[in-house]
This record gives sequence, structure tokens and C-alpha cells, in this order.
Amino acid sequence: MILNVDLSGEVPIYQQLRDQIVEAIAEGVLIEGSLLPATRTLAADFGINFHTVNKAYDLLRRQGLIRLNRKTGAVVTTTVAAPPFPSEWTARARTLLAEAVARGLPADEVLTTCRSLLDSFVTPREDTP
Amino acid sequence: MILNVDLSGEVPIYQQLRDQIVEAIAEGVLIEGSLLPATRTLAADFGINFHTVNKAYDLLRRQGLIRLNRKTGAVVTTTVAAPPFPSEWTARARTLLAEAVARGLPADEVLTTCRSLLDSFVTPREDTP
DNA sequence: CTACTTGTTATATAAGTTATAGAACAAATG
DNA sequence: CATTTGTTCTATAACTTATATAACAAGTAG
Repeated sequence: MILNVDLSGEVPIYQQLRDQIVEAIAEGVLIEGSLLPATRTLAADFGINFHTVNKAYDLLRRQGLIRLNRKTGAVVTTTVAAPPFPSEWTARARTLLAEAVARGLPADEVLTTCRSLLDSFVTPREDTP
Repeated sequence: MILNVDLSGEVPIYQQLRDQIVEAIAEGVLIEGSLLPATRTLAADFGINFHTVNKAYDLLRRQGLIRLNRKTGAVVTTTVAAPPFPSEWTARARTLLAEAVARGLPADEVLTTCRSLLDSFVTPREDTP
């Protein structure tokens, strides 16, 4: 997995890490059982503090996307979204889609973009018999 | 237009205001030429500081969604998204959609949700002859 | 013209967030 | 037992958020 951190960007570093790991999971680059680098290792790779990586991992853990074990490190776990998540997610999607429409992007183009993005995620977890 | 502000929420107040105004524009509740309340008025309505409202309006102005005139106040302006916007938006959409997929929401359900949201926005600006 | 309403700008302050730093603890592995 | 890993604690600097007060600037209405 390739992570890219923009240290001088507007988005907090821990959020960038979280987002990219979430995307890697969606893409199938990270699957159930995949091991993430140790916090100190990842921090050293980017020249950042390991507390910052810790914060990203803690976010992912609270969202049920990884499990943290001593010595084993962070392991990706695929769980099904808990009840409050879908409606919260929809609210956020509403805001993001509204922004696109308000700024003049045609609704059908927006939907096409969403479809493309989703298609790029859908990873064949099932074997072809 | 009905605005709702959660003073003790995680999302900054100025962001909540911005988001809700963006959604109102997408919904067609606010259309080109609609006047927003004066910053001091809106601030008084919610018992917040007018600088906070100012920040929300300034964000909207920089995104080309409203124009600010002295005495006239804030006026909604429908503009077409500038070049950097679509790709930036797509990047944000990618992150949000990835989160849904990573947390186990079926891709087709996610797309359906997006379609529903977009449908709820599409407002007939053209007259029916 | 004067008064009022509006956005604009400036300064200050308190609380919270982000990132860094160093240290120490706790558990699992080899 | 030593090492590696996450966990917890304290501290600090820079930035963000929200508030407060004050003054300025430009339109509009009387």
C-alpha cells in the first residue's frame, strides 16, 4: 500500500492517513487480516510523530475498521456498519452532493462520477468457481 | 428558509451554516437573487456572534455562491464551478464513498442513496410551457 | 444632508484542536 | 529475558474556533 502525506496541506495529517487507509480498504488493496505498519514505523517513514499515526489508528479502531493488538499491531477487520452509521453517512453525503449541485455540476454527471468511483472500489471478494 | 444550528456539536458553527445554505441552494429553496439575512440578524437569531456568521458568508462568497453588498446584504448567485472544483470535489467524494464501502454498505445501495439525494435536489428551474 | 443599516476591518481573549516531544508502562513474541 | 508493539501521561507551541468590542465604509431612506 502506498500512502501519501501532505504535511503542509489543510487536511490534518491523521485525517489524511485515516482517509487513505479507508480508501485502500474500499479498493481491496487492504483486505480482512491485512497488517498495517507499526505506528512508530509509519511515523518514521513520513518523518512525523508516532502520536499522529496513533490518532489515525485510534479513529479507524473506533470505526471498527481495524483491530489493535500488542505486538501484532494493527489488523484490518471488515465489519458491517453499526446502526447510527448509515444515517450519519447519508447526512454527510447530502451535504457533499448539495455542494456539487449548488456549484452547477449537472446532477447526472455527479451521479455518473459516483458510479465510476464505486465501480473502482468494488473488489471481487468472491472466487469465480 | 429554516436553519438549524447545534451549538454543542462537533461541526463548527460557521460550517453548519455554510452547509445548510449550500443545501438550501441545491434544494431550490434559495435561488439566484434570494437574499440572506443580515449577519447581525442571523447571529441574533441563534444567539451567536456575528463574526461567526460572517465567516460562513465569507466561505460562501469565496466559493462563488453568494455576493455581498453593503446595505443590500448577501445575495445568492448561481455560478458554474471553476476548473479546480470538479476534481477537488471528486477527491472528496472518493473518500466519502470509500468510507461507506469500507464499512460494509453495499455499493448498489450507496449509489441508490446518492440518486435519491440528487433527485431531492433537482429543482425545476425551467418553466413548463 | 443626516441617520440608519449593512458589510468590512482590527484587536484581544479564551477554549479547543493539531502536532510534536519525551517518558514510562503493559503485554505478547521470539 | 529482551524486544517490539500498543497504551497512557505530561508538556508545549501553533493554529482554529468563537466571542467581544470598537471603529470604519458605503449604500439607502427619510
